[in-house]
Amino acid sequence: MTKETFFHCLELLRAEYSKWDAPAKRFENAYRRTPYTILISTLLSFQTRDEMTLEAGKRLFALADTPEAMLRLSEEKIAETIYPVGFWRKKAASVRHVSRELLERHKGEVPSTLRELIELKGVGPKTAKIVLENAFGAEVAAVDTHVHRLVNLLGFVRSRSPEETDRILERELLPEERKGLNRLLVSFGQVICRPRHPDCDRCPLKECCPASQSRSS
DNA sequence: AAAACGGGGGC
DNA sequence: GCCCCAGTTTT
Repeated sequence: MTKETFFHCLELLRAEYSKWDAPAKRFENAYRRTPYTILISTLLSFQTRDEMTLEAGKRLFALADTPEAMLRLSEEKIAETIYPVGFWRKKAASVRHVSRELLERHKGEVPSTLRELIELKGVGPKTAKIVLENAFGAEVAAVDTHVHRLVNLLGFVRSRSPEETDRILERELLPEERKGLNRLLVSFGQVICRPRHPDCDRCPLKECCPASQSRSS
């Protein structure tokens, strides 16, 4: 698929974007939508479904929505609050550790550069990019499994891993061309073009989807 | 029973 | 780059 065709598809998606803005939904209920709550929400979200993350975040941020307040909670308290997200034990420790690092090294503020974010223990490249994208509006290619799967499905790139896709997109697309691309594709992958049961009936890409022929529902 | 979920760290 | 880690919901 050529770049032009790819962008045409993105336009089709963008036209109905407001109907499936799942990432925005993930953070809008986060008690107060701040870089800190976004960072913590993202830490909680890995290997866990959105609904669980949302509920856990709501309960946790009702108790503490700043690093100072979070450190006043014991690790056990945090753990029992965020249950039943996956890996709750590890995540509770991570939430507390990151909060302490923010206070000690960043005056309690969430840093806004990739390098500083990754230096926080428990924050890797994926989490860091998601935070940059959602908390600071950075146009980064935060390629996750959805984005990786979709650009390969459409045939825009051919790669084996999300990391490789990430590098290709950063190389092939100018920053302004990446604008909004990630949130668009993640939402699309979560709501319409799901891995297992794609909702092809509601799909705005029916016409240009290479796989539409081999699918029934 | 198996898949699915926007990983990270240590080496 | 490779391997290990760890848990819950949904199907």
